[in-house]
Amino acid sequence: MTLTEENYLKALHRLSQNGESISVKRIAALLDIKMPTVNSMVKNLSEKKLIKYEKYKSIELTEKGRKQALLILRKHRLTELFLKDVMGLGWEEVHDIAEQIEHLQSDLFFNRVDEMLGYPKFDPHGEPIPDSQGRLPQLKATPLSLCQSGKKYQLSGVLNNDASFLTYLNSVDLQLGSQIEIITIQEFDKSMAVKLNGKTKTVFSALICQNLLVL
Amino acid sequence: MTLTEENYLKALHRLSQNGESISVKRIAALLDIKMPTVNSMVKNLSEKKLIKYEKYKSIELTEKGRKQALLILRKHRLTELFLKDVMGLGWEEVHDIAEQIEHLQSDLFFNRVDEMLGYPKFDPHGEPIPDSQGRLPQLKATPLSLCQSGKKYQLSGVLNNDASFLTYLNSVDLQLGSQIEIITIQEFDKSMAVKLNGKTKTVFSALICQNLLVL
DNA sequence: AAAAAATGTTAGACTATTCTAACATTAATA
DNA sequence: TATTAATGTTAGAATAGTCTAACATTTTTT
Repeated sequence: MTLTEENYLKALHRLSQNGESISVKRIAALLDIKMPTVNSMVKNLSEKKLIKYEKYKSIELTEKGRKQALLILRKHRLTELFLKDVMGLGWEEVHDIAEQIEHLQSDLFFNRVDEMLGYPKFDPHGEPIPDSQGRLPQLKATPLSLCQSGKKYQLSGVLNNDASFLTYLNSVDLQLGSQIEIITIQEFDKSMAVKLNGKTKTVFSALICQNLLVL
Repeated sequence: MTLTEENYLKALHRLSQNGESISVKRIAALLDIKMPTVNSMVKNLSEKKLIKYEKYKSIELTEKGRKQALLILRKHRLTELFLKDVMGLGWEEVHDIAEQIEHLQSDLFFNRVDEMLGYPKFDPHGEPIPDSQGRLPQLKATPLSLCQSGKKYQLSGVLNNDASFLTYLNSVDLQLGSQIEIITIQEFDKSMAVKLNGKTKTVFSALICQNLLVL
């Protein structure tokens, strides 16, 4: 696969994430490329069985295409973590470099990166890192109330949609993907002292913990 | 500059190393590309003032072209050292990966690599690493006898060409570029306990030390 | 439902990099 | 020196990826 094709696949995968259907226009906007160009590439990727495409219909990744995209995503996320944790670069600095390194062809290199990082399952944004077969780890969300102290989790959902609850989450700046580290758990009332996004410390009551789904 | 142009420049620089004049045929052979293709690229690089070229004449890098080539070489050599020393890859494994990483556009990345390696002046083959301005370090070779203990040097030449001396060097597997680390220096006879290529330990007499030029 | 707007497609062109086939020049040899 | 061999160049075509201009289809609005 060429570098350009890889970038299209990545874009396709990104667009397929948020439910909405994938259009030529959206790809063009994301990659800052004109629609006719996207149209040609879409035909090309379709011939290679990486996407499902029919004129005027919306576009979908095939299993094969999705796997390829996830393998690139794996390289991207491992690289970002490596640049940050091993090389000490700032989180805001790593993306552009990872965009380039993700296209390297070397299993040896990325396996070593993976090894040096201790085979991480999530990047620092809480995004899962696909495995070397392009599989995403099974995301079995757990209520925070069943989690262990000393560990870090990512908020993946809520079990309660009351406005008062959601307003509270907003007030502590907690969103899907936010990091929650359990500092201690109170034996008596099952409340938890937590650190949010590596910054804010606060305490969650048992009721709050029961309504937060984490990974 | 495109990736292809960078590869041509690197080849040009390599060919300019061993004195011989640079021909279209030699570039073609080195890059495994047909002569007419090289011919087009040579015209292109000439327009960009990276090489000096006239029909049927031999080709030369300009100052500008040479500097570009050295900057790529710098990235290549820093990368090889990084892959080996920081990531623990084998010396034979690093070249292909470095061939890819050397084309990354990120001063931030390479500066950090440089920093993590302690601003090395030579790669493990004893090849000098150009600085960030594309300058090669002044190579003022010193007799080993004037060097300090605890430091690492690279063999860059000999001051004696007697067969017996050269045979001795061969017997301890010492070649141009080999690494010599001075462990201790005997006050009494100026002999040196040394470690060669990070492996073999031996002792050099003062006479040997006087005849070895190092960097 | 008809008109207008949005989106998608085709056609044709351009650049970069590569090739093969044919031709030109320089170098080597008889 | 005259041929032959080696090397270099030009011409013309192919592919990947991009563009603009023009045309087609679908969606939205009136």
